[in-house]
Amino acid sequence: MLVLTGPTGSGKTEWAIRLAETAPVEIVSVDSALVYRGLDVGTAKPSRALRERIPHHLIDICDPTESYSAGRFLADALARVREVHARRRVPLLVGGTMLYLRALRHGLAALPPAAPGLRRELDERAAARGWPALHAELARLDPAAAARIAPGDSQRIQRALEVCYTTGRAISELQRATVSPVAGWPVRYWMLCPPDRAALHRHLAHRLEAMMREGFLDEVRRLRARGDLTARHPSMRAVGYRQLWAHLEGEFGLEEAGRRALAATRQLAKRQLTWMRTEPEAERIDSQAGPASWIRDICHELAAFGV
RNA sequence: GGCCAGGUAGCUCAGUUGGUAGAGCAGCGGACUGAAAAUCCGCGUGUCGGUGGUUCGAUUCCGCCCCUGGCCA
Repeated sequence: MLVLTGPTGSGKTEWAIRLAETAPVEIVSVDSALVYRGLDVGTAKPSRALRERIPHHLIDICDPTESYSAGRFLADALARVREVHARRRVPLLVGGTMLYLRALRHGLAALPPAAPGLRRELDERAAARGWPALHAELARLDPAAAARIAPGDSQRIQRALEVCYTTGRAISELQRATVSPVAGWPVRYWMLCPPDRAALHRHLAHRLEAMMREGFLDEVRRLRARGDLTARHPSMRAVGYRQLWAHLEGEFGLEEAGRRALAATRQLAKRQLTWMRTEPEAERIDSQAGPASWIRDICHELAAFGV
């Protein structure tokens, strides 16, 4: 298994395609936004034409009204990886959704999936009494989890309580039994690192401008016109979509939406970089170097992966 | 040219009855187990336009100058 990650805008897709053109690899996307059909321009999704030439897995696999998850990703990714192996090819996992990558490499605990009705109920209680009150309740049911979760961290409080209610057990206890699904596999793990934060920021600004020229706003308009999507759907909380949606709701002008979308993109890249620093075993590559020598090295080593 | 209102953090602004200043956003660092492009936690980064004066002490009061916006010419 080959893994290539990096912050948004670091060139992962381009590098992966270059490798797929010369080596018997198949690309498996590790990206929580590319899974949604109809989110194309704003996610910098590889074009349909390109994907016909070079197959990508786990792109356009769900409707934007659905709620994809780390759990679904792990199951989907492992299935795709097995299929690629069966074709005597090497899976190349490419993407920047770091939680998904961690789930794949280190596993997820056997926890129940989301319970939408229960989440709605918890949302209502939080609206009435505030998340700190629910955090206090969590402290009684699962002190270890409460100690690790901030009183304002709505999502984690909700998830921890959800697991308590549906299983009768503490999430902190269940999480201790986490095993890697790829233990013992040969894995090469690369990170594309932009050498200069300011240059990355400039690149992200240019990329957003290009997206706007390519019809990003019309794309969001179309999604909104469907009538079955709301600002609360995970797909519409993606960077850029959220800000353009709010603009279309009249919350602020287009220029302000662009500023906010760009800031959200920079913040995403920053969080990805923070996550990357916690993975010392990955091999870091200068993203400005160009993929030629990287590709040459991999081609020499593919025998180790059974090809 | 005259009058008025401003000039304080990267941006928008608050404030100091004279004791060198603080919010939001941006930025930076961190956390992260089925919403993760999500959700949170932490950090103020400053010739208070310039210059002279009054004062023990001026970002604050006074004079002059510079800049911006508005009104009048």
